[in-house]
Amino acid sequence: MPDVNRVLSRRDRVRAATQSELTAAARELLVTGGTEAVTVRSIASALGMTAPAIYRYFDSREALLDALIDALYDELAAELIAVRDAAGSLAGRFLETSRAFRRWALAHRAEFGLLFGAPIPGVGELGAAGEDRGRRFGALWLELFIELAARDRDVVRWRRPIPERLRAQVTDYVESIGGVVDTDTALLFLACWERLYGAVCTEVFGHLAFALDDAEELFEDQLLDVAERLGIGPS
Amino acid sequence: MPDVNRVLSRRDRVRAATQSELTAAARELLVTGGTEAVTVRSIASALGMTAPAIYRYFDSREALLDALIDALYDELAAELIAVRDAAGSLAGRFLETSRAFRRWALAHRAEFGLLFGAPIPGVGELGAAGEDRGRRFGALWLELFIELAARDRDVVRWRRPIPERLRAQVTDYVESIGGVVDTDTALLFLACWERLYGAVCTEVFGHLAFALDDAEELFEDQLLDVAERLGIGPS
DNA sequence: TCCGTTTCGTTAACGTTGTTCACTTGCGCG
DNA sequence: CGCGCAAGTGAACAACGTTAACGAAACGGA
Repeated sequence: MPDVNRVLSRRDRVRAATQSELTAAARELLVTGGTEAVTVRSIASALGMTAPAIYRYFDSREALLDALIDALYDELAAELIAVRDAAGSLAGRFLETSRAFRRWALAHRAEFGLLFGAPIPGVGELGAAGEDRGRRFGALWLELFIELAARDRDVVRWRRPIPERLRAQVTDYVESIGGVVDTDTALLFLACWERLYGAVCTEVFGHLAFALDDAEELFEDQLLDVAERLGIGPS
Repeated sequence: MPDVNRVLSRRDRVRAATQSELTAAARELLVTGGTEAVTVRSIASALGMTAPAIYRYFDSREALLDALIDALYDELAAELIAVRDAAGSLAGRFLETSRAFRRWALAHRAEFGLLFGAPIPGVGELGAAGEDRGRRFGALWLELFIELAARDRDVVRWRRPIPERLRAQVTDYVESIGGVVDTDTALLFLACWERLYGAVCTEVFGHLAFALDDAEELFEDQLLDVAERLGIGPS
């Protein structure tokens, strides 16, 4: 007899299934109608049930959106990891992962807004949970930088003196993730992440739309800048 | 007799005053309680009146928020222009304006989220009005780049070949603002704006919080990078 | 100065939102 | 098999944005 999932009873399994169907319905509503279209009643009726039933699965609307955020993080992370591990060279892994990040953001603007936009108070709270998400998502990139640093230590050398306070903060961060990386590499990662996320954010939120319909080439230029800084030649 | 403001009747003046009192009240609520705290009823009662009265001044809650966005843009622009024009050298004007942008964003996180965050459907609509806002705000920076380019034409030379499509888009943009600048300078402005806005966005929205409590030095590093690119030595 | 019009603000109400409560149904575990 | 608990329902509540009908005050022209 298939004794897999013994730890989860049948009830628990259908419950978990319903939960993810609910977040999926919420996502669909988010994509088609924006944030305000994702109402508890709409979500419920998408599964053919009434609003109060939702509260058997989530404590509140916010908790449901929080679960959606988690699922989206997982989806995005899985996609990036797949792209990263599919590319051949180390340079290709970095470039393709970065491009995949932008591509996902543009293909899923609404979801990106939920994950990375202005924090809605109560939802996606940038408190403990949010920081943990950031840490896990950062780890995905961090591995690339560890590889890059291992290949060429010169890459992590800073052009300018590093302010004492900045170094201290980065050291604390490194410690918080178990010291799997040295401070210099972590700093390099943070600076590059800031650039890449920033570029994607600017474009997705439409703050280049006053000038450009499609900022792909501009992103590509920024990316090549970063790559150069990382000792990666043009792919 | 003081015949100033003849074009605006007394009624029109107190009406305009009430309108800005309403947006100010909305802002106060936004700052203290987040987006969802800014309800029509709360705004009204802050001025000692009831909710429906609001509709004598704005077509909807969204229209009120839109007016608030405009006021905030004006405030931010005024502050940046003041800083820009106070600094002595051209280099100082660029650096201080950039720093002032970050400072304003951090000091007014909620407002920044409204202006530059994920576009809320219906509010701040990144349509025609949004693009116009972007254009006006961009003009503020653009003047700096015109000065920079006038001082040293080498600065606007691109390190990589500029893709045809990108050049075409930038040319269109230049045309849309009356051709007050050449394509190369506009491109340089857009790339730098993307970096600076991106860095501020990353920090304000808390997407470095998993690692850094204060990203000031990281921003400063990015800023000095950009400055170097612009032929500006360290200030 | 007085009158008609316009504006401002109110109260009442409607539909919708998130959420709670009391209740029924029926599946799944012991 | 039968009991228990989880799942789902309908009614209800407060608060939301918004509209309608109405009264009062203020303005502009004769």
